[in-house]
Amino acid sequence: MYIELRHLRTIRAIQQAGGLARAAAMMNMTQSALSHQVAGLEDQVGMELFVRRSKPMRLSAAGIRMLRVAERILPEISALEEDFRALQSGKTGRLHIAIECHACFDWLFPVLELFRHAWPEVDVDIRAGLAFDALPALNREEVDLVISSDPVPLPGIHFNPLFDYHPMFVGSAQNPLAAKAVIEADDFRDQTLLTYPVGRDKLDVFTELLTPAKVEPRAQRLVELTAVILMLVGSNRGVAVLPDWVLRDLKSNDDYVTRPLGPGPIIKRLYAATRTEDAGKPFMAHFLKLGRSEPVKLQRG
Amino acid sequence: MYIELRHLRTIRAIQQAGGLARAAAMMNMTQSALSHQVAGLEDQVGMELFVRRSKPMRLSAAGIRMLRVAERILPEISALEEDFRALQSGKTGRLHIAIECHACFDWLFPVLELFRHAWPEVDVDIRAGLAFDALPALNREEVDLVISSDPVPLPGIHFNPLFDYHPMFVGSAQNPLAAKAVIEADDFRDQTLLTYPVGRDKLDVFTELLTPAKVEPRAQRLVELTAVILMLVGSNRGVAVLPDWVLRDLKSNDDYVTRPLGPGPIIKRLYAATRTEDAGKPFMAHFLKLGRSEPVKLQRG
DNA sequence: ATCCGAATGTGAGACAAATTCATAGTTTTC
DNA sequence: GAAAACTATGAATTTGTCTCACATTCGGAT
Repeated sequence: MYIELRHLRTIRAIQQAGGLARAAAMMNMTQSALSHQVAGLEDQVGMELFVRRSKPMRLSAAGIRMLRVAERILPEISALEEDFRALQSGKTGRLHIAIECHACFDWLFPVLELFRHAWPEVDVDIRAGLAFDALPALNREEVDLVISSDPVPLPGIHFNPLFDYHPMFVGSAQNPLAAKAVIEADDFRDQTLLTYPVGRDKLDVFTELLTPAKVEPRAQRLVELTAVILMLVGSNRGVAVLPDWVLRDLKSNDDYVTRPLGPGPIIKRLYAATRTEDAGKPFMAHFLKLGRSEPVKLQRG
Repeated sequence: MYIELRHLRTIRAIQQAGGLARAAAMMNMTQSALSHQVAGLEDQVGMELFVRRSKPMRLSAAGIRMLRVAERILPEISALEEDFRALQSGKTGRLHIAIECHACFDWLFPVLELFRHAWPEVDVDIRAGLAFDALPALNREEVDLVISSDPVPLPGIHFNPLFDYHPMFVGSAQNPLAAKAVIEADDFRDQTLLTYPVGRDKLDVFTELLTPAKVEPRAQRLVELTAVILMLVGSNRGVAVLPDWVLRDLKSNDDYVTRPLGPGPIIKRLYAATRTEDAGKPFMAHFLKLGRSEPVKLQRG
């Protein structure tokens, strides 16, 4: 037996209008159409939903049961339709972000705070993109934005530049390297290198410095959290290479030294990858604008 | 935009089956039909509900929202359909009872206790039929059974006899009438008569005794509750006429006297009025059987 | 009682919507 | 790279829903 929403709408209308003829007018149909529909429905469920003894047709006990369901369900459908209208007009949407760069939490959280305030209806979420390949997930619409520093040309994907940063060396003030003004690849040969637990192709220190120079550090230790990396560096258990915005607070801390990498200056650019179709959405444009301006303020302190 | 349950079922099936082709098989339709349906639905709501980039078609963000609604709503519809099936098979139903006779609570509650135990699925309710005309309400399906002692031939209504009872006089042992073996109409001339607050045509003492004899009591006082009537009788503030089953406990109480009415014995019969169509329902038949047998046990003590 | 009017029911045909069939165009997999 | 799996499309067909015109029923008034 196939109950449809049409039937629930009819039941409710007849109840509200207090009769079939009035309900028909309310629904922009002929009275006859409703009569047919009700007859069909009663045939389906196998019992009378209305009492016809008294003239303005009234709900029977079974009809009242169905009315209860209608009154619970129909508002949900209306809400859904309202959601769709809002989605169409671009007031709302989904912004699930995957980050390949772990240190990005530092600037991303302040940006998201601002964003959520401006677009309270948008469904925001973050997934640390360590365990999976983020860009295919973008295509599959599992996520809507990927923070990455490696733009690759892909159909349907657009890489929006956000801001430039410098990968910086950070070590303990006790470390012999503190004496050097610029840190080069060879300097890592007898150091323990602290990195996030991701592939070397996602780590600036390897892609920009060690891999081209074919240098291997004495040891590499994988650490999940930025705060833990800094703690270990502070107690001289290793050194690390982190984006400048993470290290801005350490400049005034005597326990740490931060140094540029060399020989030449290394500049990297961060991108927000989105589906091309999403680029026009107003909330997406706003997020990208925030992602360009806010982190720069952080870098300057 | 007209979302229908069919669409919700489709969304859920595609999600469960993990693809359009499998979902089509699950719903006993061709894959083509589902493809058309999804296309139509997406046209209606004005956006893509599925992502087709990767081959087994997956839900998009908007589609997931719709799926949530489907998962909340479809079980409700199933439950409703299940209800209807139960109603059809007669395992369940509604038994809303109107009582014109106020004292009937005394035997009705024990009967209902037994009934509810046997038919837990039936929706039982009682409405004291004081404020409204019960029999028309029966026709309008506002109630399903009326307890009455006045059968009137009505089309579509059947009066099922329950049991006989004697309206009995009850007074204080202090009352002069206690000396009489049988109480007659004239005896009420200098008594305060306690009755329920209903019309005289619904009160046995009037219909069977006082009205035919054209006797008016000294005073009539309206009291809602049987217990209060008995209390007032006990303190000799008035006398009353009540069905015998109410008075069974008082026979051994020295404060009260109960006497038959005269001159001849007065016997009344209680009926349960139902719609003719309902008479065949199994739970109704069972209730009537209980209504015939149980009160008799009470009358005998 | 009988008639009138409002409300609901009925049947045939018009129309719209959903489904199927046949086939083409994808992507994934081996 | 071919086969397999999956989805899309267009035309024909079936199914279902609506309208129109008219019959029927009920309740109240004369």
